[in-house]
Amino acid sequence: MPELPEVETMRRGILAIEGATITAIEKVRCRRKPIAIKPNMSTIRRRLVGKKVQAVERIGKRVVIRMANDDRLLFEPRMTGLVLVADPPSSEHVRFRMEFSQGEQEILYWDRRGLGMIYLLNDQQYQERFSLENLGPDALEVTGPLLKKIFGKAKRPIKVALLDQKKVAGIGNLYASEILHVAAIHPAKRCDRITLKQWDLIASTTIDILQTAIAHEGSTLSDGTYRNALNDPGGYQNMHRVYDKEGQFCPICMDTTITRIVQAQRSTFFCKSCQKRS
DNA sequence: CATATGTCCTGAGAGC
DNA sequence: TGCTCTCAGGACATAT
Repeated sequence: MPELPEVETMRRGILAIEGATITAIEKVRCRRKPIAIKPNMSTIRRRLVGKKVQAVERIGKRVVIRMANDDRLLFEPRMTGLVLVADPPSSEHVRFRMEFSQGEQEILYWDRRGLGMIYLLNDQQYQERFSLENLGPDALEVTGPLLKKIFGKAKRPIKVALLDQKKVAGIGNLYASEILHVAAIHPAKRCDRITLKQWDLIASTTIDILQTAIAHEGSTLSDGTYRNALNDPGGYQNMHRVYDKEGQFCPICMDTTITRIVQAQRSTFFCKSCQKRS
């Protein structure tokens, strides 16, 4: 579930490693099927151990540790991955560890379901993999005209389109529903029937919701999986308006209950009164 | 090119 | 109580 706000929170939680030198890297053996780590560990160690961390960045839903030579180590949490500075939710699912020179620091990668990935790319591989044709502009940078240019001719429903990382990077299933509810757009509305004025509203709502969610350190759902780098839960789940709230009254109109539909095999939540099809 | 669908994986919760 | 089954949705490969 980690989307842009959760991954950004992970990034901010490990900023202290900027400037630190990597002293050890370890793939942690656990009973589960091992997660994908590429290339092999000896290559990763050879290229990273003894080197200094230039910056900790984010690209879409990935945490990026960038070195001085622009080698980048990426953490891709997918469903249940966490980047932690200490205290994992359980020792059982720790998959990867890194140690640093500054003040005995350590980073853990924890992943209950193990769908996440860790990989090292050189600058050329990184630029190619995340070129604009492979990953859209960051969701915090969108504008109405930009969204209209990206999606304006698509026949797909807006909710499904917003999840396409090639178009816009960072929005996932939870925030897509939240954004469209605040923007008062029906999730099944075709992109090519959305006006520029509505694209403006979707853009400003996207930025507002994602920034607020970051300020609250993301959303920890009822399964409790997502945590910040200190293993503390986020707070934005308390501000959700529609996600996972089927049957509860809409907080805007206070009159209609939230409806759940399935689009592209994913749940969508919305209010039939506040989000008209027209 | 755009869009749709199946796959990976674990554990919580439903239903019997 | 304990078993089996379904479902959650990240990214991507493959199909249409």
